[in-house]
Amino acid sequence: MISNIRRLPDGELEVMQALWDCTPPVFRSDLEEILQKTHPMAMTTLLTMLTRLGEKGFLTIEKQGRRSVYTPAVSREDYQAAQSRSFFEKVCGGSLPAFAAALSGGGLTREELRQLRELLERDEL
Amino acid sequence: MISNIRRLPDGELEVMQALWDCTPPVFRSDLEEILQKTHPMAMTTLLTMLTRLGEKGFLTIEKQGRRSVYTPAVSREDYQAAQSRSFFEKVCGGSLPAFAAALSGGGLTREELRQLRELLERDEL
DNA sequence: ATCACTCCTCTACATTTGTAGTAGATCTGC
DNA sequence: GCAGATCTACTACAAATGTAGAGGAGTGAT
Repeated sequence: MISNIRRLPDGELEVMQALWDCTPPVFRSDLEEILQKTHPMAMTTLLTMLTRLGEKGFLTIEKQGRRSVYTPAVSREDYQAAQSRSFFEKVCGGSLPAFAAALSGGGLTREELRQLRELLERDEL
Repeated sequence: MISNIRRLPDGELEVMQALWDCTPPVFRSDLEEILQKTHPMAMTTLLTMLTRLGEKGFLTIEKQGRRSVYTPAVSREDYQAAQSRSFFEKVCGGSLPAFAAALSGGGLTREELRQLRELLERDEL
């Protein structure tokens, strides 16, 4: 059930994004490299976040020798779907007109809107 | 600039939603009544949130006699637009295909998707 | 065996958030 | 003008979050 996926705080989400971007098996160093560009942090900070993500069930941690291998336990697609639902409900109050207005009224550019419409047509046919 | 609007924690957002739902002038009792249904909390909890929202610039507090009048300083529309942008960027990594997939892949129901497409067509013509 | 290096676990601490009690100020009915 | 009701400001505290240091344990070179 995607509805059971809780919202991650910003920092942890960035770590998950990095994890989702990697090809398994993923080691700490892989994540560190990706995060260097988007959100630099001390190595121990990264490790703290990984531990917390493990406790929350977003990833699994397995030892391979002295190193740990981090594997997503929630897919990026499921997370995005769950969070878009929750955004729709909590921020837009479950109102589609409000959601549409948020997107066309500043959330997306004119060009992005055009592309979104196109993508939605395609997906839904 | 809608881009400068920071994300509110869930509790404070619920209070703002109640505030946006009211017709001015809005007193604490008006908010209390609305929140009773969605998110009951002690009166002092509500006051704490209102104070914090004031500090964050989301509303203004004026004394009218011994009572306070609360007025939104950020419109619901601006907040929704800003947060939808930020959702698009932080959760979907700025990828429209990802965003569209999140919506069609579980974020919205089939029927909601149909309506959203319709609304977007209309808005954008 | 030992030194240097690497990797992770534990601990720590400030800030933010959710929640609410206490107390002081102000009406209001009598 | 006093008692009770009402309203807000101040204070408090636990949990979550962002950030990172200290230290122990494994590994490789000498």
